[in-house]
Amino acid sequence: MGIAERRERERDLQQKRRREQILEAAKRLFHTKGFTVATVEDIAKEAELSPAAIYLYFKNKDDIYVSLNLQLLEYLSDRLEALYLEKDAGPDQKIEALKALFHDIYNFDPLILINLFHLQASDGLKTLPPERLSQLNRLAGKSLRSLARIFDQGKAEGRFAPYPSIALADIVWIMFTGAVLWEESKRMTNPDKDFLKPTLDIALDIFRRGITTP
Amino acid sequence: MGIAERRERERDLQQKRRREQILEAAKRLFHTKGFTVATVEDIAKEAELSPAAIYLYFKNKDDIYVSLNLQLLEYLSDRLEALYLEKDAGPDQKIEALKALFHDIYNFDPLILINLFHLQASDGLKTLPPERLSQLNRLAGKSLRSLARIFDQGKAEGRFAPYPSIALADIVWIMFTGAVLWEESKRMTNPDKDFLKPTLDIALDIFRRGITTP
Amino acid sequence: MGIAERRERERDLQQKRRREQILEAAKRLFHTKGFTVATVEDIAKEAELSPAAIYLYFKNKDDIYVSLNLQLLEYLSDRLEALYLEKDAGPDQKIEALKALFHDIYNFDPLILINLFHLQASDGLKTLPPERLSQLNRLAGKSLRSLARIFDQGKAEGRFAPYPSIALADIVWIMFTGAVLWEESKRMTNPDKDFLKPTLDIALDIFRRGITTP
Amino acid sequence: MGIAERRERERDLQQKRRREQILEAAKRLFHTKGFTVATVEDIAKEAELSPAAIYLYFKNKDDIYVSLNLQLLEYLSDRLEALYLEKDAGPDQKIEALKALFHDIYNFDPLILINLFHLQASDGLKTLPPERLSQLNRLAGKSLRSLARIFDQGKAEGRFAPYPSIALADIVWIMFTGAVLWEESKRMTNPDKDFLKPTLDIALDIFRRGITTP
DNA sequence: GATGAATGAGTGTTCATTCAT
DNA sequence: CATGAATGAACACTCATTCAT
Repeated sequence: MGIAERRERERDLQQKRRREQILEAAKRLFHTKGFTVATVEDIAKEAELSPAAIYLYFKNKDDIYVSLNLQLLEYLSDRLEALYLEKDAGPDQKIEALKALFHDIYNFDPLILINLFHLQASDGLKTLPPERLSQLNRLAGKSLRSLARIFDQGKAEGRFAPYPSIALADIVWIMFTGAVLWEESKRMTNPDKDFLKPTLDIALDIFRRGITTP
Repeated sequence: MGIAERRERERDLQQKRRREQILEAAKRLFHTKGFTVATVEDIAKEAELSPAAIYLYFKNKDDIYVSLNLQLLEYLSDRLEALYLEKDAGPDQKIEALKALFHDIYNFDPLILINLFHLQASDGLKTLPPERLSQLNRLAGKSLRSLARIFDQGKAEGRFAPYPSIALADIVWIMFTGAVLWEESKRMTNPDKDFLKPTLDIALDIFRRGITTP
Repeated sequence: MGIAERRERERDLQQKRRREQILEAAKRLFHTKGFTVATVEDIAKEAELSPAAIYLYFKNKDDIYVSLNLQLLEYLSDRLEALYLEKDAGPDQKIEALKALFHDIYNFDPLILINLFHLQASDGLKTLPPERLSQLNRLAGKSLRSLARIFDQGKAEGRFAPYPSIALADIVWIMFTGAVLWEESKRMTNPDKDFLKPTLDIALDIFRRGITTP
Repeated sequence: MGIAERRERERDLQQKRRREQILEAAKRLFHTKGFTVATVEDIAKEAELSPAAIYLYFKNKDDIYVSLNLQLLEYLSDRLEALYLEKDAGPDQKIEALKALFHDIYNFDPLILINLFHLQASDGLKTLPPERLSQLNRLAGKSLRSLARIFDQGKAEGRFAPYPSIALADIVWIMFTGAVLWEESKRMTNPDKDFLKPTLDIALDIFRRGITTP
């Protein structure tokens, strides 16, 4: 059994590695070509596998896609929750910390946020197991909630003006995704420069000033 | 002669109407399905024409797409320029006016901004007459410049903090496109409500407060 | 009536001119692009008419095609018959005369011979009025017969070896069409030179020597 | 390893078989319908495959076409070179041998020679890898050169009149392609008979007599 | 577990042809 | 008589997906 067990574990590990490998390849391709244009064969080639093998690890092309998004959202909601729970920082500092956090997320997967939108717009979701959809919503909700609670903290301390916290969370989210969109379109012509960070930093500064009570 | 002329004019009008008709149909479909998923046949059906007829008015599927974008950008850049040139309003009031302006633009064509991005990412542009591309860039540039000048006015009057005007224009743009993105994804589940206006209004308020000198 | 009659005549003339105009345009286009690639719209544009107008003068795209071929064949068979009936020339001289004749035909319409073949190979003929088909065959037959009779003359005078005249006529025809084919393919790379005449002249010389009795 | 190797070899063989299968089907269809009229679906059906499968073995419809032509030209140029190098036959006998050779070629692929012309005329070549084009020209040139050398031999031995060898080679080529053209058009009405051989035999006889010195 | 081979269901686009005016 | 507008029917080609091995 020891042997069987170890083998099983190895197999599991191998499987996970393969999945990761495919996701990584898909991420790159969805990034450069977009979801519809990138073909399964492209992904397979990039992952050094046969197209058929992809279907051993994912039900669908859409499935790959959603898995990718879930990955990111998981990372994002974890980071935001941790930020919210952070004891040693005040609300202002936490907003300051968002700069770094968003930059990390962007580096983790630059285009996925935009893709995320696209997924919802397409009918791709209709062919997906419903559990994935709810998982998607759950994580997105969790992220926004963590964000909102940071504002609650600020308002409780009298540091922030009494805007609805949910709205503030939405706006932060909006600025982030908007900036990514904008960054990507700029990159078309200037592929080397990093426009995102300075711009987003300013935006968050202004935002902080804008919600801070005098 | 009068007759011939009138006929010619009528024909021109009819042609314009058809073009408009097709663009309208395409707008709806690109909106609901996205560019790649919406087929030319879909558009034709929506416009109550045969697929072949589409090609009497547009060279390409891409051509429809770009025409749609140019339409919007033209409208947008005109409105922004007018706002900048407006004599009877101070910079703060102009920023206030952006609320209504953006809402108008959104109603004019809700999803086109996102599509715009996608267009640049695809290789659709490679098959297009290069003049269209430059037209695209020209209009986008003009819009941002008008915006930036409003901030210049504000800074000249000592009302706005000395952030670089270009950066401010970018941030406004970012907030707007981000908000559209976010609105659209919300509409998936709540198709009736208008989330955009209140949220964008708050965002612009905060933004104005954030850049205003004490 | 005199007036009515004159008008009718004028109309007839006008019609013929239009037909000719269209045929001329079609000839040029079938020549440069080939039958399948040249579109009816191309022909219409070249003839300075609307596509629909073409159908007032011809039943079909195929109909244009066949009319073109009939034109040539008529010319060809007339010339060959005249040559056969020519009193003042001996058989050798008549074969010599073929050089000039073929060159004329080629100038009249360089590619039509090849097109002719293609027509037969396609199923274009099936949609045609059967009278045209028989007309086609009749003219082709007449041409070959005139040719054969020239050889009969030569054999009767003891100048030509006793090859079957029909076979000889076929061979002359073969050399001619083959040479046109070959010429055309050469023209692809050397569009200016006239390869046909010298080569066909040599071929006919050799042919004459080959069939002449010692 | 032996196993892997054998499998690889089998797979290669299978692939070659499929290619051959498709080429065979295409040959038949281009023959009966012509290149433009024969559809890829036709070819697929004839080859008992799906249209999509065709594209696993050929890049293009044009690619099929050119492959077919190259096949023939290769065969032809090899045979002609062998004939030229043949030690045990004099020039007259070699020309005699052309009869059989041409008949073989015709049986190998009756219509391809005509198609070859068409290929050059179309713009199909523009989408092809340029190496194929040069391969095409190389083989055609090689064939004609072998032919010309046979005449050089004959002239060196004083058996042939001093016509330019290149011209003679051209004429032989012309007679052959012309005869194929002619044969095909005859076959339309008499599909069973073989007109080509007797006529081409006579033509070559006359040709040989025509170039032989007295 | 992995893959090479195969395909069904589209997709954008073209074009000969028709018809109301 | 002439035409602008429209379309039905194809066609070459693609791609996500399956399955025997």
